Amino acid sequence: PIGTPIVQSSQSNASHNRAISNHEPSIRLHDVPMPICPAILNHPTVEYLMAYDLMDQFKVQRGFITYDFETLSDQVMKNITDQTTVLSQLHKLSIASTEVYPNNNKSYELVKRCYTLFDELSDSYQEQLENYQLPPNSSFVHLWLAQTFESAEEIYQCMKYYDENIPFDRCVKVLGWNSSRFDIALLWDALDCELWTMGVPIGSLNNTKSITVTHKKSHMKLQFIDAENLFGPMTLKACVKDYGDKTEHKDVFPYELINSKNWNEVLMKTEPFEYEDFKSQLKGGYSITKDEYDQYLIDFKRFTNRLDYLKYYNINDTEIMVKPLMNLIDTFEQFNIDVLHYISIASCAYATKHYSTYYPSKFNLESDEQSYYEDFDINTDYSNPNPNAKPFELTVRYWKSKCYHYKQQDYNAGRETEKNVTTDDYDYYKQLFETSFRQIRQ
DNA sequence: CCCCAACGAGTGTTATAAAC
DNA sequence: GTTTATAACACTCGTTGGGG
Repeated sequence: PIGTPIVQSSQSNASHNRAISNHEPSIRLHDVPMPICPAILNHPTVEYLMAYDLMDQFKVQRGFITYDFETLSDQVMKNITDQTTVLSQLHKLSIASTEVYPNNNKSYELVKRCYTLFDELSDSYQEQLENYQLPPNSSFVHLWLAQTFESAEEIYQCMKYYDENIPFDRCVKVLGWNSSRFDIALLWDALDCELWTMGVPIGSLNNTKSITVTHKKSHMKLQFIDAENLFGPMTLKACVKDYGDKTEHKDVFPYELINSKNWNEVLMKTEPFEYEDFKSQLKGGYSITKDEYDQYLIDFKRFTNRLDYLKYYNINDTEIMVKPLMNLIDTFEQFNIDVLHYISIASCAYATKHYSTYYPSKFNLESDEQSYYEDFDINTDYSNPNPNAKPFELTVRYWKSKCYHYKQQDYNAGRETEKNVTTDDYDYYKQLFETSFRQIRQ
């Protein structure tokens, strides 16, 4: 068929529209199937480069920021009976990030930062806030965000194209591990303030994977996404082991020892944590292994106190994410897939599927290329109209049946049917189809 | 331990063809 | 004119697993 008309709602306001709207309604029918190419049309840079036949200039995003929170937990309620559960309340203790600045070759430079509750106690704290033009009651998370916006600007400058005409979004990705579940909640209250504003979370309610924060002055955007969605469900430890460098490892930290009463005292101590401190109720009351503790004692010798170790631990958690992400970006780059443009490995796979039809030769590296379809050529005419296609005709029978069913559906759903289209509207719709046809055929 | 998003089985809705 | 069958989704809700 030439095209199938779709009347989305049975509560059509056809007669209503005719009376007051200046807009002339029409039905659009296509006699050539519309191509589906989301991998191109959803990526402005790729769309531009492809339209001008410049795909050889394409480069994927290699600059990004990783971040992580550490918290202190207050036990609000203890185990009183076997029916009563322990509830703990988590507060922000520190936030760390690793900024990745890409070079023109495949190398990159890292800048690591860590802000903690201790910063808010320091004498120069108000001065620091003023440097970023933050209001006096801002938290250390605001301070981190302000600095991150400045860093993002530099990362953007490292990544954008030399040719200013090539569109490139002023947006830098900020990745956390399983952040869509937990870290975002801690970040939430800092995402909207005088200096920047939070956008609507992307997707529907059961698909909130990304939040964009825009700086009001510089219009720089930070897009917070969850790195776990790019690797599939696994622990950070497993991800680093499978995708990263063998030499990197996740360290240990006694979360449950620190609470809002004792943090200042406990973290200022200069001796290492005791073995018993690592016992965790969450992990079934078990502590870390003896080997892990020995490794911790060796690591600790490099630090003057426990706070310094906390900063190191927090930063390390973000730094170990960089290598796996780089490896993933490299893997997809050979197929022209820009991993950081997407928010999940599923959407990368979807884009890969479409690219494999545009550029089959890229996906059959080891095979005899001649036996495959040719790559997409922007100058070729791919339209393929079918002269034998049967045109759609709006018959009285078809229209009657449709009206009847709309009524049935509304009745079953307990809806009002007064404004529904009726059999009497046949002539109007018949006319609408005729005029629409003429427009298309010219 | 609790929280929350993803997942997946089950169920509901809509459009249409064809039989009655 | 009415009923039945079917495909393609959309929605619901309990389970699962990682976060601290």
